[in-house]
Amino acid sequence: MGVPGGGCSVVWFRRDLRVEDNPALAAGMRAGAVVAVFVWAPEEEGHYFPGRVSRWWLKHSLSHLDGSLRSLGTPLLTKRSTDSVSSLLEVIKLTGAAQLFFNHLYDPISLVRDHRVKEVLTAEGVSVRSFNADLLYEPWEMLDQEGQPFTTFSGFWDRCLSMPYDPEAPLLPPKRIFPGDVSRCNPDTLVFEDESEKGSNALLARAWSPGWSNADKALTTFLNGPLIEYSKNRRKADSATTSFLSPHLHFGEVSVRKVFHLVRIKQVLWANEGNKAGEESVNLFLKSIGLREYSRYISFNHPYSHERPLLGHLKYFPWVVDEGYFKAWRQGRTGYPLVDAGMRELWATGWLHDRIRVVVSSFFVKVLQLPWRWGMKYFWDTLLDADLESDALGWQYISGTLPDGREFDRLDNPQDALKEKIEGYKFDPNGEYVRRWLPELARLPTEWIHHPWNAPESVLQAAGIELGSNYPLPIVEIDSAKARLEEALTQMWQLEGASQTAIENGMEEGLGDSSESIPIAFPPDTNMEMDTEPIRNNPPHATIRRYEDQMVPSMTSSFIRVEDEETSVDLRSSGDDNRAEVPSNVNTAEEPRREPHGHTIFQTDRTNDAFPQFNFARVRRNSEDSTAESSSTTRRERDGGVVPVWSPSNSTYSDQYRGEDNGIGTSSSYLARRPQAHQLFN
DNA sequence: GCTACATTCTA
DNA sequence: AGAATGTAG
Repeated sequence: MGVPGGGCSVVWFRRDLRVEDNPALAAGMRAGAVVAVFVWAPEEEGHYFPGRVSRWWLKHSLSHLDGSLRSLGTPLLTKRSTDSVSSLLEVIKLTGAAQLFFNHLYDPISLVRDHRVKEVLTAEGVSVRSFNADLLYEPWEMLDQEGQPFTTFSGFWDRCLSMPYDPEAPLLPPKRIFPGDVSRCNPDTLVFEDESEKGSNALLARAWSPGWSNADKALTTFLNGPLIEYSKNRRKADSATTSFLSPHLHFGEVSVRKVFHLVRIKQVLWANEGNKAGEESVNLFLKSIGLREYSRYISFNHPYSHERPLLGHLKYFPWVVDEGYFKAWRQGRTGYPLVDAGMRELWATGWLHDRIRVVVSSFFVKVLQLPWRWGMKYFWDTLLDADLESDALGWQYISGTLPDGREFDRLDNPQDALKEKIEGYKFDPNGEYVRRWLPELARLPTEWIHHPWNAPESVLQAAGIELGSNYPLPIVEIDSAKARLEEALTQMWQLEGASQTAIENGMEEGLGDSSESIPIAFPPDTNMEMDTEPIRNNPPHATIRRYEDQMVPSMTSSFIRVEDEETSVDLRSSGDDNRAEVPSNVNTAEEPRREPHGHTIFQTDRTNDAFPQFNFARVRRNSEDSTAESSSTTRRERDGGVVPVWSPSNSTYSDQYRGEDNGIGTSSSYLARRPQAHQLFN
């Protein structure tokens, strides 16, 4: 029902690269002619410039979208920019548009940027409206009985599933779009990969097909196939039984509401058939969708959750700042087969099964005790479905820095693999996964495949393995990791207590936000250097620790900064910036397997410092400040354009950091056991 | 049917 | 670690 000649509006595409169930696009069409725009301004992301594979995906997704839009009547106008706001303004001026529509994003940078978009454009007389296209429910709709945000996933998710109103039903794709006049706009050609990356990226197309209609196909395939056995198969590290939707979801190629809706239909169907396993599968799958929702929720309520633990005491954990460990982990040379296989797969394919993500990340945090943000950043750089909010949630969960995450002092990883029943044998009982990604261990019998260090010399010899040269000995022994972890925890509590005391004694700023502790730098460049010398076992050097508070760059309210303000540990081995070579010693040739993907927990994020403070109380509905149609809104005002209000004056990053650490209150038994450790903030 | 022990899962 | 669920006897 678009009216040519009516107003022209700009629809700003971001991570909502689809034409179906796209509220901003639908609103633009309702308003008349549409100018569809995508602005590529990666500098605004600061540290989180998208990684190679992620950019590869984006490139294809955009061209797919452009094709769809063209066939509907209008092209996708692309702009290269370092400042989204001014680019939008320019497009609006050149097209004579009177309105701007876009869909919400919830990462910290977008929250600030989008708020500014509204401010600036509204001041210019442009009517701006934004919509929910990414979530079942907006974060500000989800509050507990007391009207407070939830602090645990289960509380949150239970509520999502029992809301008095359903998530909006998906919108149908448009039949035709009336094009706005873009003749005065100069589209920019966007460059997403450099020459050196093309080769590595070529492999990706074999396994993945970006683009909204492909996302839709993936969804259908999953619904009609693997979903029903999702529960049963979820442990298998190697099988293609996940939905493979995560990258599609990250870029908004498919609407979660549609996913939710269709999955529920299946659920009802199976419930009627009494298919218990099917129902269970649906619940599990939905839960993973819920985690994604929750990651946005957390990000919205705690915009610094990608860089600071939600549980404040972790600030005092003495992380091991060891480049050697970090590198060994990246290269898949830790000496723990399952971990190494995972890291090789990640590098080679940009994807990992969720279970393996858990294995490699908890190894990273608990055994290596490296700062979790480093791991998160590496995931950001290498994962096809890298997603700031999800990855932050995943790493915080693993790190034990969430009220309902795994407890920090629990070390439950590969070692147990030793005692059978361990991760290794649990996720990869026959060692197939390890053999695929660690060809050097391929000939080792299953009995030893997950713990070659225990294998008799004769067996190793027969398998052609020489530990320490062929394949590394464990970089850290589990036992020493355990001891080290305990020591570190003791230290952490001591420091915590000391700072607590300092505060009580009036030394307000007793804690060392930036004072006494040296912030841990952002991870050094994380390039794969497969050809370097074999990792030595048990590095001789003493362990260096730094107290957390991995401060990262800051984003001023005005925007993105790009410089680092963290003291860099400076260990770079910069010259070798060979981002992505697929490790040559990996069995990539294998069967044309599909790389999986799943919903995962993980993803990454960025940093900032002057942190925006979102004030729930101030949230208001857009209907008040913008266009018509507010009145026509139905009950939940679907597109209601509710927008978070950011009030810079409210508080600054450091204020809140000091004051209350922002985190989520502590409530876990973990903390209960350490009474001296804080009480909730709030 | 019930207790005692074992296994599984936890966002 | 602790809850929950499952199994053997």
